[in-house]
Amino acid sequence: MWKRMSKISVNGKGSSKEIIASKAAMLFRSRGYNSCTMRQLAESMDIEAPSLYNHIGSKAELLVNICFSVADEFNRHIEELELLKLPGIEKIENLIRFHIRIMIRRHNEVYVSNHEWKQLPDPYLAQFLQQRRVYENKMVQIIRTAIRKKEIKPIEPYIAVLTILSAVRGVETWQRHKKGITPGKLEDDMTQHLLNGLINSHGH
Amino acid sequence: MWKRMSKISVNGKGSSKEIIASKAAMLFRSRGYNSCTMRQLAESMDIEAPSLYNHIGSKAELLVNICFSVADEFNRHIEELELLKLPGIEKIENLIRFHIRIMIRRHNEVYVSNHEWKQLPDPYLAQFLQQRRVYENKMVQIIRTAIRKKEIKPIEPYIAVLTILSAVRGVETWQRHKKGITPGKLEDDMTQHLLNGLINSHGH
DNA sequence: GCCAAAAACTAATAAGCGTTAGTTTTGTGG
DNA sequence: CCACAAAACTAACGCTTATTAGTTTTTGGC
Repeated sequence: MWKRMSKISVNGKGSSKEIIASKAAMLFRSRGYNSCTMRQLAESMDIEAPSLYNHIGSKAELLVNICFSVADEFNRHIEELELLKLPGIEKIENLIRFHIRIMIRRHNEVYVSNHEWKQLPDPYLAQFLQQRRVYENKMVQIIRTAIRKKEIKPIEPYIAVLTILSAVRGVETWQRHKKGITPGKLEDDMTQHLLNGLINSHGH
Repeated sequence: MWKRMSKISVNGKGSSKEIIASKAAMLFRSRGYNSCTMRQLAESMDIEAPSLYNHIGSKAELLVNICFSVADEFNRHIEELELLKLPGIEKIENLIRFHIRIMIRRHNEVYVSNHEWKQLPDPYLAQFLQQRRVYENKMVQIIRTAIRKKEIKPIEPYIAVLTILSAVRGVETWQRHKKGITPGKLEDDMTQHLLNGLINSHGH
């Protein structure tokens, strides 16, 4: 009969802070940020709630870290992509596949970032929305250029961006049901669907 | 200086219950179900929180009504559509346009239904998910039939359904930004994007 | 094996939540 | 104009929440 728990960092891999962040992402995703309590989070790693505060500053800080960690990876990727000399269509395909892959690779964090950003505390919410707007504008520019070069059909670029960014969130639903569909098949079919909808099949 | 508020139903249109339901949908959408308190909901119609309980049973009941009201309209529509003798492509286009239109017409309720269904109380959550599964299966059947008749490209039908159902939720973002894009333009461009991605352009 | 530091614990607090009880005011039909 | 139902009010309850304070245990380097 133990009366006291041993340190959490010796169990799993990574620092205590990383373990807590990872568990938090999982719980925030499955129950929602507001419905998940610090007691539940603590229980998931077999400690008491106040012990969490030896490692983290607050519950809100966990959400901030998740949202901006995801946003940073998105920004880093599109900034690298902008520098490449690639046909517009390939840039768009690259973006679609990147979004699908990151939704699989960082399932919990991307889900939380997509669903719980409204709960970000005060200065962070505005900053998050600002970053989002910048990202969308970069995508709009890529689409606009591809239209000018007649690589894809004329379409309102912002609508194409909305459609793509929303569509890839279908991966969230796939994560829960799968139905025998592999990640590769999902990525290929969804990419084809979204890309073919843009391509100018009548030639130049 | 008034000490007592007059009845709410004499101000706006509709019964008190309808006014509360409408305000609740708006608040649940903009702040999230859990972050919106009964005191805020009451304040939005200039009464005190306990007065709400003369008209409604509970906060959860408001959410249940919103979610199932939306789900019912979806089910009614697809059941009518199934009875029609139409080419598969036209059924799919009908579905896409219906989804976009209802997201505009019943903005708050559809948003809440999409984002807050996890907060449904116990027997309703399972029922909601069950209805969702049935609806998705009906869409899968429509896509599958269209593939068999070579109206659209061979694609994993479930992935096409995921892509479409997620993509139309981009309308949520459009609601917040618009950027000078009319509802009609939004509907047409998004529908074309999603439909062209499926169409078998090489003929039968 | 000791000793600081890290990290667990227990106890408690203040705030906020949905909701109930009991009372008073308001509005309406006879 | 009065009585009765509808609907507002005030007060409060019981519960949960994130977080703090203070204490004890564990751990790792010497």
